[in-house]
Parts: sequence; structure tokens; C-alpha cells
Amino acid sequence: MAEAGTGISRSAPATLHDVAREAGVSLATASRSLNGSTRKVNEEYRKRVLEAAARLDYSPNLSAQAVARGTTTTVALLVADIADPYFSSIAAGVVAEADHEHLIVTMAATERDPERELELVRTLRGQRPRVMILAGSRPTADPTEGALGEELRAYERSGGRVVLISRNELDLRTVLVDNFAGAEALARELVGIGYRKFAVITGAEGLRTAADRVEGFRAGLAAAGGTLDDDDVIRDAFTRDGGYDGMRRLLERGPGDVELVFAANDVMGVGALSAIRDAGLTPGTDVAVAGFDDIPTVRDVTPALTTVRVPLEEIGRRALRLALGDADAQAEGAVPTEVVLRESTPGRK
Amino acid sequence: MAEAGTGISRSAPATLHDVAREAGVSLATASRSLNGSTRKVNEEYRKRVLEAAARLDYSPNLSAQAVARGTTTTVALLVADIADPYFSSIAAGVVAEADHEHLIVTMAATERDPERELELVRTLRGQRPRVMILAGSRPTADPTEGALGEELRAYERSGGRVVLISRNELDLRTVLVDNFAGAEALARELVGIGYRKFAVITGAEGLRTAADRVEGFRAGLAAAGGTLDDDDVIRDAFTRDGGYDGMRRLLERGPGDVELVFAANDVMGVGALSAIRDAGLTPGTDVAVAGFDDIPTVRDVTPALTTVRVPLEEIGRRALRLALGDADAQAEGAVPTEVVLRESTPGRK
DNA sequence: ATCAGGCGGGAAAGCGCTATCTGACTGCGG
DNA sequence: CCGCAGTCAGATAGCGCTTTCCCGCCTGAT
Repeated sequence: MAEAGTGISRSAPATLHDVAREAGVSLATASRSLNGSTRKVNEEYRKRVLEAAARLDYSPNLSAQAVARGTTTTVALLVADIADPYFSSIAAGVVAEADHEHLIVTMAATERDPERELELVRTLRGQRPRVMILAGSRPTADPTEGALGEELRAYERSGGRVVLISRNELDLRTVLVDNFAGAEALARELVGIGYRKFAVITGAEGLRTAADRVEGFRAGLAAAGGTLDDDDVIRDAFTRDGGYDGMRRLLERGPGDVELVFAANDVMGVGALSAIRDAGLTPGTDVAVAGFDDIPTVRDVTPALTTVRVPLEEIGRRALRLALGDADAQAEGAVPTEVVLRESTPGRK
Repeated sequence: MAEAGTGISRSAPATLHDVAREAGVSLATASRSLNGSTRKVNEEYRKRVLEAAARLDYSPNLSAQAVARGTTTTVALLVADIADPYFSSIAAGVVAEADHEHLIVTMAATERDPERELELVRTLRGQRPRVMILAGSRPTADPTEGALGEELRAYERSGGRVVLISRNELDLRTVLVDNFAGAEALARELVGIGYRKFAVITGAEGLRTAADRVEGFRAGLAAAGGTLDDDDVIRDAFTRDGGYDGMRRLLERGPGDVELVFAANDVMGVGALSAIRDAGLTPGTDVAVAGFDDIPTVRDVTPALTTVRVPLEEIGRRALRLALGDADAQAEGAVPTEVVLRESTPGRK
């Protein structure tokens, strides 16, 4: 077994064949004892196989099993950016649930590039994952959208399950977050505690999630009596730096009479807080800020950020359950959200 | 091809066989044209194969390739907690570099449980990944350590590559972070700007990374002239809540004369800031705080947290390069760190 | 003309498994 | 005492690929 040269023995991992030989049984019996089968195996034989496997440190080759069985134990997860707390929280949920189902998660990052996303879906299809979860919305008017839909449908036709998170552009299973209702509720509450004049910082035009949040916010204001001028809707990257930048631009336009800025997600909100501070103002007091998502950090910034809680990890879990055909997950509607008022929006009454 | 019943045609994905038939060539030629080979294929044939593949929307079955080639394109990544910014930043680096090398990353979370870690390593070995990256240190005196080492060594013997991140307990390739030097430098700088009396909040005893940071900090103080009483070293969970809790305990002991609290990582530091604030004090002014890692959020908390920058994403990239035998990565020593002074430690001179 | 030698397509032998099929052996009713 | 159904180990035919190996063909040197 030892190879000449290095002196370090380099042995290929034990195969089922090795185990069978070591145990003195047939390949079939070894397979049956080690990896469940409907058939019964004599207790004596099974024991011998298990011992042999332990002795040889046997570990079944998942690729070979996948080929033979025609099905894998893999879940593919696509996110925009792994380091973004929004996505890493979702990912944590997916991984936790996958682990529970004895599935393995493979992960890739689209970097918010639709072309890359398409490319990744193509590559990951090669794995024949049981499930494919796509998180993070893409521009509504994306030229590759058709191709992506085509690709995903082909994947479903071949037995795979696709689940989208918070994006229903494509006609596929989706874990829907009620962005509209959440933002609407937020707007009402903010008006309720005395705010009247609002501005919004959001992502690029056409980002579904962002658009829903802004629309919901608008609807809430309309109903409750707040105002939001069209040119007080600032667009920038859907990231922390985008939030910082958007806020800076807003402030540069002169103080104006904006009382509260709604950032379409928390990372932008956090960036906005910093921009306000860097401009020499006091966030909360001089300009109130609210976000969306309730990522872990927002309770630790100062002032703690008012936001709409989205149960991110639960969404990840639910996405996987939905893909696996869990009846409950199917039945539930959009994921409920909850307004969380904190110090970044002190009451004005 | 269409199945009766549902009316929805459900077709298995095209196989290489299908492509070969469609193109009117042999399996071998199809394989050679689609997935590189040393051998040349007639341009005319190659074209026909490529067209046929496109027409059938062929996607090579990676499991089958893995079985046939005896090698995969998979990288396995183990982290303690995916939602923790420390790990998600590292993961982002690994994924980015993997993508660059056309490798696929599978990810699992140990939840900081050594038994689970061992279990996961066993499972993931079944994938026969080319590389296995373990991030996050484990207790030095862990009973399963021997078993883990055994498992990893067996994996290496079978041709795999293990890389550890910031933990060198096991005799394996490691991306080492110079925790000691970083903390030492931090201590010197803090003494330099006027601090004298310190406390530390760190993780459970025996956590290598945490221990190195505390030791380094101590060494720096010893050299520069600061003091740190033994009972001013608080231990708690190595998480945000652990930091909060540790700080709370420290404050409950009465104000004392501690000027600056060094938290062994940023998430603890952020928790500590919140604890200070919740106790009615002003972090930075009443009690200064410093952390370690420079995770993205720390520049957005108030006061912005003084810390030691660790290039987390770069570490992830480097881990993979190291595993793949990149000469540069081999040659480089420990990852350098850099002290970043911010408002949480205003000068006292 | 002749033949060595490259070239490149196709047949087929695996890769490590699972699942179907085969057949030896049991036990039981008639 | 025969036959028949029921068990369960073992042989074997795949799964979707890659990679020899074989062999016909064309080239070009002799």
C-alpha cells in the first residue's frame, strides 16, 4: 500500500469492496448493512460488516452513491453576498435545517450580478442538487431573467425543487416576506408617534424587495397622513455604503424639513446613521432613521435602529422545508413581519 | 419522454449518451469535446457535439465525473456559526477564491460543538472534497481532539488537503493570525495614549485564539507599563451576548478604577459597548473599549470601536490558496494585523 | 510502391456504489 | 414425500461519466 519515495504511506480511502472482503461477505451484503436497505441482513453478518467498516475507517463515497441512486443529498444555496448579515442569517437557517435533514449545503455568491447568477445556476445544476434556493431579488427588468427562468424550469422538470426567497418574479415556489405590509405598518406607527415629513433611501430602481418596501411605506403614509415627496426618494446601492452615500446626498441638499428617513434595509440604515453623525448631526434627534430586516447589529448601534423585524433565519429554514414539500410550510402564507421601535425614532408627540 | 398523468412532461436531464446520439458521434468523442481532454477532436465533430449539447441543455453530472475521475471539484468549509460576521467574512473569502478556481464550496456549521465538528468532518469526508477548511478554534483540552486529528490525518493520507484557520493545535497546514503580536501592539498603543488600568473580557478558558490575544495584550502591557489584575479578566461566551454579559458583570462589581476594557473579539466588544450604555454610562468616556478583528459593523457603532484589524476575507482566500499548494501562500508567515484606533478609546493625555 | 508512424474515432473497461435478479436453502401443508 | 412459497446471500447489471486501448486511415519518408 505504501508508495515508494516519500516514505509517507498514501492510501486511497477504503471502498465498499474493501469492507466486503475484510468482512468476508459480498458487496451487496456490505452495502445493505452499511447504508440502509429494505432488506434484512443476518445480524451476525451485519455486525461483521460494521466492524470491518470501522476497522478500515470506511466512509461511503457520496458521489458514487449519488450516481447509483440517481439522487443526491445536496442543497444548493445562492445568495448575493455571504458577508452581508441579511444573507448570512438566511444561510444559517438553511444550513441548520439542512443539517437536520442530513443534507449538505453548497453555497455560492452572485455578487448581485444577474449574469453571474445565471452562470452559477448552470454550474450548480451539474451537482443535481435536490433543492436550489435563490435568495436576494434581482432587477425586475433584467435581460437574463428569461434565461434564468428557463434554466430553473428545466431543473424542476428534471425533478429538482426551486425555492425563491422574497422575490416572486418567476413563477416558482417562494418564501414571501410581506414587505409591503411591514413597511406600511411601520409608516403608520411612525406617523402615530408624531412624524410627518419623510424621506426614503432605497436601492436601484426595479429591485423588487426594495420597491415593495417603498410602496408599502408610501401606502402607510397616505393612509395615516405623512408626506413623502418624490424627490425625497433617494436611490443608491442596496448596501451599507449605499445607505451612507444616499444619506450624505440627502443632507448635502440642505437641511430641508425631513424629519425621518426610511432606509429600505438595515444595512443602508446603519450607513445612514453614520452619515448623519459624520455630518455633525445627531441621529435620532436631528434626523430620525428607520430600517428594515432587524439584522443583529441594529440593536448595538447608537441610537438603536427602529426597524421591521424579518425572521431571517426562520426564512432560511422555511425555504428548505418548503422545497422538501413540508405541508405546513406550503400552507403558511407570507412571512409575517413586526415593527420594532427603538431609539432612532424617538416619539415627537 | 412525456409521462402520462400529470400532463407535465418530466424529463430526466440529458446525459452524455443523449448528446452523443444527437450529434451522431461516440460517447468518447462527446466526452472529449465537452469536457477538456488532452486529445484533439476534429473541429467538425466538436462543433456538432457542442450544438447538440446546447440543444439538449446538457449539463455534465458532477457526481458521475467525480466517480470516473476519482477526484472532485469540491471544497468543504466548516465554521462555528455562519451568521457571525467573523465567520461569514472568512466564508465570503473562501467562496470568492473557490469560484475563481472553479471549485464548489460546501458549508457546515459546528455550532461550536467539538462533537458536532467531528461528526461533520466524518460526513463531509464522504464527499471526497479536494480541500477541507476548518475555521474557528476549539478548546485546547478537548477530549475529541485526538479523534479529530486522526480523522483529518486519514483524510490527508487519502489525498485531501486540510487547512486550519487560526488554530495550530493540530499538526496541519494553518493560516495563522498573529493574535499575540496584534494584541501586544494594541496594548502598547493604548498605554501610549494614556491608559493605565485595564480589564479584559474573553472567551472560555482554553480557547486558543482568545488565549493568544489575552497573552499578547498582557505582554504589551508589561512592556509598556499598564496593569491588568488577574481578577479583571472576565470569561464568558465568545459571542456578542457573552461580551454584554461579561461587561455587565464587570460593572456590577462596582465602578473600580478600570479605564479600558479589552474584549477579545469585536462581537464581544460591541456587546460590551451596549452593556455600558445600558448601565447608564457613556462608552468611550466613562469606560473605553477595544476589540479585535475589525468586523464591518464596528465602524458603525457609537463610539466606533478601536480594534485590531484582521483581514478576514483575505484569510479565507489564503486558506484556499494554501490548500491548493500556492507557493506564495506557503511562503507567507502569519497574517499581519493592524491596530485601528477609533473613538471608543479617546486619548487620555 | 512500401511501410513506419502519427492521428483521431469508437469500443469497452472501469470508477464506487445500488438494486434487481438468481438460486440455495428453509419450513410447511397436503 | 413432494412441491411450493418464503428468506436472504451473492452475482450482476446498471448509474453517467473518463480513459485506456484498439484499429483504420492518412501522411510522408524511403
